Amino acid sequence: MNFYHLRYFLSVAQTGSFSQAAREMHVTQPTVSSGVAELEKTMGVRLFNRGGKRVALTMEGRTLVNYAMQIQDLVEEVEDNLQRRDVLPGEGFQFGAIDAAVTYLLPDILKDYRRAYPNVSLSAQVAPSRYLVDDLLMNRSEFAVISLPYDHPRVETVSIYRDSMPLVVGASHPFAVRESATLQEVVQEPLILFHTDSISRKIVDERFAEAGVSPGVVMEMRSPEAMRKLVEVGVGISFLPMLTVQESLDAEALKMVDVEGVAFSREIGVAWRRGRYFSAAIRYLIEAIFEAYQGLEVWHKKVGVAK
Amino acid sequence: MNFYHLRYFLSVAQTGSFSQAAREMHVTQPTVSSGVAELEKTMGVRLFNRGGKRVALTMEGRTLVNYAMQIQDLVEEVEDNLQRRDVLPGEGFQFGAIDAAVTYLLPDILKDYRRAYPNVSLSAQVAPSRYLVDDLLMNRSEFAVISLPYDHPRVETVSIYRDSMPLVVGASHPFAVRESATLQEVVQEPLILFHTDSISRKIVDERFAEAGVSPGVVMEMRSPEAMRKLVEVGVGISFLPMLTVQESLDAEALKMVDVEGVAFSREIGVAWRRGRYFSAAIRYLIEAIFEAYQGLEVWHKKVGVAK
DNA sequence: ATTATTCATAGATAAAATCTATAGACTGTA
DNA sequence: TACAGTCTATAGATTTTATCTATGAATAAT
Repeated sequence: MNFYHLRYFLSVAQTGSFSQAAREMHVTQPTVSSGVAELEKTMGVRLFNRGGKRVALTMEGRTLVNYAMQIQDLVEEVEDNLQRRDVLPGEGFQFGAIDAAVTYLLPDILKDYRRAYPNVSLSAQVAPSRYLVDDLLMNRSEFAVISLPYDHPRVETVSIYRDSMPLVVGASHPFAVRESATLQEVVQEPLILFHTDSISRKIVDERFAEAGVSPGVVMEMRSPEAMRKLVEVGVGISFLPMLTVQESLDAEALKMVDVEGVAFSREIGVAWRRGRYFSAAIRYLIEAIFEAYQGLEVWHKKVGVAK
Repeated sequence: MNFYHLRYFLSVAQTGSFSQAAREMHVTQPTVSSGVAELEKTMGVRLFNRGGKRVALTMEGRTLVNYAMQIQDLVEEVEDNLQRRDVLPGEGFQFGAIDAAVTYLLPDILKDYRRAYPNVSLSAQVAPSRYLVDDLLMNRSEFAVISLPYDHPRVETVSIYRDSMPLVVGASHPFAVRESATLQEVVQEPLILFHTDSISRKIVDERFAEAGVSPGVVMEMRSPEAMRKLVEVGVGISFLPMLTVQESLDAEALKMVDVEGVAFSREIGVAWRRGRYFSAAIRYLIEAIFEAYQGLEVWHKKVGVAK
């Protein structure tokens, strides 16, 4: 059974003639004959009564016509859909993003996206970068917005945003009234830092190591929001991403303090499994991210511009 | 695009592995690879993201899965239906029958048939034999119940019923009180005969010609029922099929009169286009007719017994 | 009868699907 | 970090399938 044979069959059914069907299908008449014969063989029934000027469908033939037309319709529909990259209602994809990204960088973009692709259901996986990369490698996520740098042979990344990580203290902390502090002073204070999994933490740790000091960590966390709260109530001080603390700074619940000779920052970027193919609906979202921040050219250089 | 390729694709989608799909489909892994590759080429989209231990569907792949499963379901369904000779609701066929057959021979059989094949819609074409045979030759009817004999190189017939055609007269006709009449007497009377198209008419004409007499025809008709009425009211006398006049005889609206040395009769039989294939639902009806009357053995000899 | 058309069949050719063998890539483990 | 095991892709050979040309038999129309 073959799609062409089905089409020959339908044409014969419609025209009542093998020869005419052959002309319509732009093949020779024996081709139509053997196509129909093959269908009849595999189905084990006669589809046409031959003889006479016109051939006539048998009852089985009429049954097959019903199905064949449905099948043909489906085939045409799916070809159309795929060619024009339509998205079926309910279709969607999953991507990953760190907390700061979903909270501060993506909301507007996602809102626009829903207008461009109302049929696509998005599933955002929010987790620390490490886990998001696992999903990428397992093909569970299409892409992820993670903290950089992230070095892995099968993952490509493009930076979209540089986020400073200032030292922040609660409004009632002694540092709050000062312009700056030294690293030595900082390590005397109770520090709330990201969990050691975290890329942001790695940045901080490396800098401390360079300076030959080791911090007095009182707490390790995964959630920057929780850390922000803890600093606000004075449990400790922390280096937190600007994105996370901007609002608290504006509200003066937190104070930013320069640390002499030190300027922490982490980058946020888009990561994907090397060599991955991106559907149009996905590519659209990724490129919207690059356009809103930066990195479109680098992205294009890495994956090509074509469709 | 090929039904096998679709199946390979679905299997890969389900198992997340080309190799495993190959094992399930009992083909080699390169076969699955090239099948999917061919689908991807003709559709112009990537269906899977490869790399890693498992492959993952792209969005387009997920779209295709939806359609492919529907297509597969339809294929399975139609194969099932055709193999077990199921009849779709609304399916049916057409057959032909002369007036006497639908009125007197077939009603009970058709009633039984509806119980055996409730889904099959029957379309009975009622017309004189000549026209019914045209339908047979044009493949418009599956078979026909006609008057015999009917000689045509592409039509086969089997007799099911011998019907006498007695001379009948109205209750008030002079003949009504007589036991018999001679042919010479009959031709003096106003005769109502079948139209010259008709086989029954041919039988009568031939007999008259043999006897060297020619009837004084006053009326030619196609409808035996109308003829019966006309004879009843005394417009003329007629040779009419027993089937048609039985009730009127019982009710004494008509009288039967022997014609010396003459015994008209016509046969009714089933006719079909030579070499025709019969679907199970059709064959069932035909054989029910033979069983109810006669001719089953002759039929089997002509078309074979096998399904 | 004759002519033209119909569908089926046979044999040759072209296209495809599939196989074996192997390369290249990735995963997980020692 | 190297290595064994597993994965998919590819190349080339082989088999199968589809199609074509040519032709025959049956039918319909003139």
